[in-house]
Amino acid sequence: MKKIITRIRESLRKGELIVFLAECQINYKGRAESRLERGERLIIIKKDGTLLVHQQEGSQPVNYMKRGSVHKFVRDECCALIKSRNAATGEEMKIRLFNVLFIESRMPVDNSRITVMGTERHMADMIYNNPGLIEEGFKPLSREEHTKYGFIDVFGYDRRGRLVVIECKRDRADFRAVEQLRRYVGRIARLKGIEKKKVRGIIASPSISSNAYYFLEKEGFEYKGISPPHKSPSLPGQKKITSFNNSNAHS
Amino acid sequence: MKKIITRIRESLRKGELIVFLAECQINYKGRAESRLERGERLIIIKKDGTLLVHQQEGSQPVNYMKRGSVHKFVRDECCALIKSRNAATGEEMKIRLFNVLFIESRMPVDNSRITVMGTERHMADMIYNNPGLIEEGFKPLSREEHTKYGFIDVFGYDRRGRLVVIECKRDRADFRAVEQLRRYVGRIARLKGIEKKKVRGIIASPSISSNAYYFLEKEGFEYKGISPPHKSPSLPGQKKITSFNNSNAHS
DNA sequence: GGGGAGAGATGCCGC
DNA sequence: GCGGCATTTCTCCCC
Repeated sequence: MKKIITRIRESLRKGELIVFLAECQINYKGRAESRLERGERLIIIKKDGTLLVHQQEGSQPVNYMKRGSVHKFVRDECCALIKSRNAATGEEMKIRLFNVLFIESRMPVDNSRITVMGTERHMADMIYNNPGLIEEGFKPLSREEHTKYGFIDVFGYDRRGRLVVIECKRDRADFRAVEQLRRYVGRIARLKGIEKKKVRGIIASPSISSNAYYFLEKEGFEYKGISPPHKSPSLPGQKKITSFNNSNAHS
Repeated sequence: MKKIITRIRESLRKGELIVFLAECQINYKGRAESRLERGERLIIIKKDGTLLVHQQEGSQPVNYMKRGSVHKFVRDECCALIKSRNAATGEEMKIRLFNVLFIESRMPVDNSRITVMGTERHMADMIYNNPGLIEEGFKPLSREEHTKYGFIDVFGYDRRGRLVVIECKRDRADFRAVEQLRRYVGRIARLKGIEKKKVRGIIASPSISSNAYYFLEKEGFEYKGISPPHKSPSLPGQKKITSFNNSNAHS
């Protein structure tokens, strides 16, 4: 165990990626409080101070400390202790180590950053570049003007000169998307000094929940079935937007 | 490399936890699409089919496949390939392996589940058990009746017999919390056949954003500063609820 | 499977 | 730091 502590200390100093499987017991205190009894888990410490504890199942770590945390190794009467602290958030974690089943530490060489396609931003860009996707004669305003009004995805004028606010969702739109759209339409109407009713609101997404569609119609908004680029428009689980099988959920 | 593939296949068959550091190139296609160029990353495969790819920084995996995914090893002309598929979601991932720097596989023994204290649910329980935290004479309805009305955190009558709907937030409440409360109050008023104005709405949280407080007052709701159990009420970053330094954000 | 909502959500950007 | 918002959010629960 003493050898392992020395190794971890050395690796931390060098800023290496540390991975080990350990029988441990974990206490956390910060935004909430948690306790995890004795068991074997995978622990990862990254050079930026991130610490992750993974159990045998699930994509989420059971415990973690965010980037910027500092980890110290202390010797206890019974076992080794990892004390982690994040000064910025005031969070603390204590890992009591009973046994280490394996440990590896390395300095990975990796200069690449991931490229993701098909985000909501790409969808908005796509509509700006192909306004006809919304309807004939739709004229989006430039991005610069757009930013002035805040977080609105797409913003422009229709063929009859009416203001159009579009909220994009890369996935099935729910009622919160409609609420978001309602806020934006209200804000724009107020800024421009025109009636809310005269501003068109459009949800653009590959699909929409029945409840969201109910709200949308009630608000006088419109729906346009559009998928983000690089994503096929019809997905498993897509439902006809007009099927109301859960009318209880309304409002 | 052949030895490593054999080992991984064997470990997968046994349902072990597999951890390896590999120089790899990753493509993902599913809910979105992504590409990650060559570099060394930590890869974790769990017995439930979860696959995580971690770079040197950050708490989030750069790529991942959710539980229920199936992983197959194929030999390519240039290198080994991990093909992962999730039938339920239609997602696919391809990891091209150029080099494996280390690999470990084990079957961890772990029968413990984490206990978290200080959640929103605990906060609601605390209020049910100590109604005086809200105000003198507040009488919460029993949990059984509560569930009947849906997702409302706490629900009851005040000393004057008026209906009270309480939305708890374990953290600083934002304007969405107020919108949530507004929906609940509306639903309850409709179900009970009384005016919305006659139902009291209360946000209970350790703090509230200025914008949320603005909405709250506009709706005629109330705010009660309450922290979840096991969490100190005054946190770093707490702001006076009445400081409006960002009036632009309103609506 | 859809819908609603919490999470120790994280992460990004803007003010 | 606060605020707003997307995320391949994940996770849980209920219908």
